[in-house]
Amino acid sequence: MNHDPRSSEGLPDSETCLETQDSSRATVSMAHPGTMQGGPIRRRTLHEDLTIMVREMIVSGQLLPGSKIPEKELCDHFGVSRTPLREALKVLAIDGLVTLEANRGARITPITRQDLEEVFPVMGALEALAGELACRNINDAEIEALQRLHDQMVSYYHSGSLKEYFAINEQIHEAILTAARNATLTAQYRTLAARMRRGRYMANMTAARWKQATSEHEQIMQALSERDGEALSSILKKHLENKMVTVCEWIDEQCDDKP
Amino acid sequence: MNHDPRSSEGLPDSETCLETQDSSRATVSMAHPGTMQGGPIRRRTLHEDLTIMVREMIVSGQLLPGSKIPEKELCDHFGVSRTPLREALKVLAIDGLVTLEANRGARITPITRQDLEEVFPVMGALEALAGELACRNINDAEIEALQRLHDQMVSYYHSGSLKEYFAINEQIHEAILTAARNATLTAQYRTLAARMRRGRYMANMTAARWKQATSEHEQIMQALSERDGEALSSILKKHLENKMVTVCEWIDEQCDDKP
DNA sequence: GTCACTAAATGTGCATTCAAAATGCATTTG
DNA sequence: CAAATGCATTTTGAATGCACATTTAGTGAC
Repeated sequence: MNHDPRSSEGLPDSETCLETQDSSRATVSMAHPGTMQGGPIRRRTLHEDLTIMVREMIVSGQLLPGSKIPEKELCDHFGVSRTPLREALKVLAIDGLVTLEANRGARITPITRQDLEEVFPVMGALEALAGELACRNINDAEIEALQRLHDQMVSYYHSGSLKEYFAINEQIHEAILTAARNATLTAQYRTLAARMRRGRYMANMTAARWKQATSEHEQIMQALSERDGEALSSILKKHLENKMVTVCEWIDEQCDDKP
Repeated sequence: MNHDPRSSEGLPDSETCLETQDSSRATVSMAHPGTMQGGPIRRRTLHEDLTIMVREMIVSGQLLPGSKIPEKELCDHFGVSRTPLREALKVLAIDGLVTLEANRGARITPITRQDLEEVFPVMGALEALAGELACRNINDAEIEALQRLHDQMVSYYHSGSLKEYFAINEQIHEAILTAARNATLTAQYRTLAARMRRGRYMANMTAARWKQATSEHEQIMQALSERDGEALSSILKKHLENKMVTVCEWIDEQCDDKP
């Protein structure tokens, strides 16, 4: 047993219930046969749910990078057997969120400086492409919605609401991806973004950097409304590069904290 | 049961052996303690082997796009139980090579035109980045090796050896990725490349297109040796765009064949 | 002959069980 | 007393078994 107080051995014992699956399994009784919406019902399997929940636990920081994940503990926590959990861990391993070692179990993939320096350029390339495609495909309604999000984000900036700012920030980048109309691109970007989101680097953003980021977002909106793909590409890329600096400083602090 | 003769029901019964894992499990008896090579033994698990083998079966075309994969059949073929196979299928589903439907099993993801139009831009962005990074990080020895590969490829072009040409072609693109020194980028690119490699579009390449591709490769080598990242980026991107045209024509033919 | 409905057969999802490897601990030995 | 060895416990990898969902075959009514 690991006695390091930093380790996350001993899971948060919130009874994160899986009961939700039952509702999604409910049979649909249709009011108006022939007029139904949404196509075939998407049934969820246990390992899919588990993948989502464990991913959320990792991304939200409930499971700390570097900590071991004993299968039994997670199984008890969720009240499921090992089979679906193991399937979920395989999936998360592909996403790069957990690392599997044969016969030695799984651990949450630690975030290293090298990781950041590898992932950010790739995200930059993907987001640049997203910007280019978005300019080609976005419609006026979407731009309006985006503008509203942007305005709200700016107001959060002025009121100093960091957390809310970040929430909207993510929505904006998601909306740009949606406008790019490329599911493959979206999936790839999301995977990498999840790996990075685990860093709780928000607190690390200086006032100057925050101001700069907000200004960059102003330019992003400008380029979008003008449908200037090239401009948007380069702004997004630069925006991400600046973000990387913040995250790198954060990770360096983390390393200093535990010598 | 599917009676379509195109479907791959009934697997190729080559006893694709799994025995290889045994050799890697061998204990090391060292002749000179302290001078031993190779570090810790990398043990492989069954589901890892299965992932690799099934992926190869899909990419190589032994399992046709769109065909169903009954778990039992594959289990019998490999002589394993369902558990590790199912884990492997989950992994391949993330890679986009198979599609899983709850309670309905797995099928090989079909390649659609929309797929191509989605994936190629993403690959283009990734390869452009790879080119940029490669120019920054490649060393002289690697350039030399690459030049040798290139020369051999050109000779295959002149002798009309299409298959050999393509083999070297892949090696060249792999070498560029290696020179980029970015494992994340390499992994992402490989995943998408595997999805596309399933198309047996080689035969579809016209003489004109082949000539053009070879000329593009000439420019690639030029840009690399001059370490001109920007130039290499744009050539690689264009190279891939041209390739996409060939593949699109191939896929359209495929669609015409089965009305 | 077609459609609706039911029952059997097939195939999948998950829990359980068995086997093998790794970890921790006590004992032994130099 | 320290290091190494052997044993017991824990944990993981893979196989088996069972329940349920889906598909298919079959029956009968219109």
